[in-house]
Amino acid sequence: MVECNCKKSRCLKLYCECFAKGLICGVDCNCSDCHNTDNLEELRQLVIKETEEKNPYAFKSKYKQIEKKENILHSRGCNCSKTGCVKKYCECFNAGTGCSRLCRCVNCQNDQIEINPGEIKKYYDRVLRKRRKKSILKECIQNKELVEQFKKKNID
DNA sequence: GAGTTTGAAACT
DNA sequence: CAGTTTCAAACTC
Repeated sequence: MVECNCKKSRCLKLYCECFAKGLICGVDCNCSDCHNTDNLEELRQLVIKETEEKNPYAFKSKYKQIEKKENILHSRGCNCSKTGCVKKYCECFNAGTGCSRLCRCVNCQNDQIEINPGEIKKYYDRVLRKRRKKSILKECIQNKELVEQFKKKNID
C-alpha cells in the first residue's frame, strides 16, 4: 500500500510516492493540501504530462530485470555519498538490489551487480531534465482560482 | 513523537 | 551543465 505524508508538494511532484507511482492519494495518506485527487483529475493529467515532458522516464519503473539474471537493476543508478548504500536512503538498497556501474555512489558497501561494459547503455535510463518556462502546478500555487476551476469541471 | 540526516527531485 | 535548494522519507534519540 502506497501512502504519503507530503506537506508542501501538493502531491503533484515526484517527491510524492503516490504521484511517482502514478497513483491517486488514498485514505491512508496523511498529506496536506493534496491535489493528487480524483476531483482534480484534469489538473493531475496536465501535471503528469508536464512531468513526462521534462523526464520521459518519470513514471517508468527505475528497476529493470537483467537478462538471464535474477537481479534487478536500478536503471538510473544512485548517487549516495554518505551512507555506503547500506541504508534505505539508497534506492538500490531500498529495492533490495545491488549497485552497479550505473551508480555514482561513494564508498559503496552494497552488493555489486555486474554488467558488461557493452550493456551499460542498454540498461541506463538517461534522465534529461528539460526546464520549463511555466508549469501548471506553479500557476495553481500562485492562483488558487485555477484550482477551483479544475474542481468545478469535475462536478458536472 | 520531535528533530536530524539523507539523496532524489527540482530549481537556478 | 554544475551547484544549490526543496522535499519527504529514513533514521536517530
